[in-house]
Amino acid sequence: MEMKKQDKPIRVIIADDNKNILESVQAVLNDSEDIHLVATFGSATECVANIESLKPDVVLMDIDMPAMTGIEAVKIIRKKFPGLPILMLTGFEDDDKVFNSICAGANGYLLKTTTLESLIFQIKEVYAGGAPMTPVIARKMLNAFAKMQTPQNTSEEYKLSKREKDVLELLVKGKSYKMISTQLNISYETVHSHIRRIYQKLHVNSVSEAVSKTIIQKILRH
Amino acid sequence: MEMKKQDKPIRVIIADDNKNILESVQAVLNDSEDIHLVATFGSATECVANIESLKPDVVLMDIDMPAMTGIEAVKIIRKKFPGLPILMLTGFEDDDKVFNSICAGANGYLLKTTTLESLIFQIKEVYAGGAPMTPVIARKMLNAFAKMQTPQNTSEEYKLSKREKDVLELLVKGKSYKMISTQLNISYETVHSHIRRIYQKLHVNSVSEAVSKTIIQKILRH
DNA sequence: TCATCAATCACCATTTATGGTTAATGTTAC
DNA sequence: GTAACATTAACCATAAATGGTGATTGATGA
Repeated sequence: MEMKKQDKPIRVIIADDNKNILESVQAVLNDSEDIHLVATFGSATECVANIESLKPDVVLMDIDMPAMTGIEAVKIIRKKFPGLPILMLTGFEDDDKVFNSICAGANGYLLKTTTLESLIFQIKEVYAGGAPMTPVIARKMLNAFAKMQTPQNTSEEYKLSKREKDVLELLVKGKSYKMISTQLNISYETVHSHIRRIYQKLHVNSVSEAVSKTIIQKILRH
Repeated sequence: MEMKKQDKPIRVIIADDNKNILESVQAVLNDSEDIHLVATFGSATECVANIESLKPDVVLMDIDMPAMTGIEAVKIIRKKFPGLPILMLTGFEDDDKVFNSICAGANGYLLKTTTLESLIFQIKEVYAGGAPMTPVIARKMLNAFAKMQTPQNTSEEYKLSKREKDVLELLVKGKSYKMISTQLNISYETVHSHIRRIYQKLHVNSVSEAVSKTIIQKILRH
């Protein structure tokens, strides 16, 4: 792929609580003609506070920071500047944080183990409207994406019996074993048995898992 | 990134109704030591019919083919071989087809304008568990993903503290007290304390009630 | 008719959750 | 600087849930 030279350097800011990271990034970006590191911040709070006056073209944001996390910062920035590209940085691949970042409005996701040379490339990529991410993270996203798009596993698909559906419905309403047994006029142990089988069929092992799985399925089915 | 040499060549098959594509890919892959092009097919039907006996490591699948489309083929292959990496190929970036491929279970998505040299790299990437895709396609996925998920913001009206929201979020995911304490790096008793206050604020007295109340709220305000 | 499954119930041991109380620390707001 | 609150943590007792095993009854279907 060819990368055309920038007319004006891309204005970049970075927030990271690790001083070493800030320094290395600074060193690398200073060598680049196309990219200008406008400012570095040791916290998300400072970064958010100064972003308006700095008017950067791209934001690099560490995902894990004390006080305000990078994810919260992204939410705030995204609200004020809907089009501003934000690249998340992290030291490891945490599924939840990746997804939360994405949902907060991040535009790309890089591991800190990424070579600093390729960082320049990635910044240009996200500035040009792309979404750079490591293939491993991309794969995780694909899986999650495919899972949520295909509402294959509704409570119908789990082949719960009628009685099991009755019990599950009451569980979702927050009832306890005892309340369910009273309401359905069966013994506590029968409720226990039903729930055991429900757990097997849903591949869960607690009420809360069963409840959230069930409700989420209903939502996804629309 | 370093790419270690394969012990045995990666067995690849390709389905594309364009003879020129087949020939160019064949030419390129024949030069590679690490990759062995086991077979080429002019239609998805043929490909699907022969996949079982060929036992490929990676499948390259054109997205647009007469009779059976690549997307349908992916669905069939994915059902039989859940772990088999499939790379989609197309001449243009069609949003719908990208998403449909992903939902069908494709593991990556490449434009045919991609240089043939990088194709080798991408095949190795998808074989290694990655999900190669162009940044532009990745961005489209991110946007769609963010739009449909949008978690968080569950409990504004109940005025939960930040930490309480953290705990509640994990409860909703079906985590136990113990798992939450591990994940948040706080003691079991602290989790206990947080949950006590959450219950007070939500006017509930069990995980399942809290979970369903939380999820229902999320649905209603959106 | 035999096998399968839904629905019912029971006993056991162990883990987990709930509710009450107390308290130290640190931050924020007035 | 004091009041209010967030966050952390502990102790205790009880209630509830979980997992394993086993068993009876009735319906359904190959």
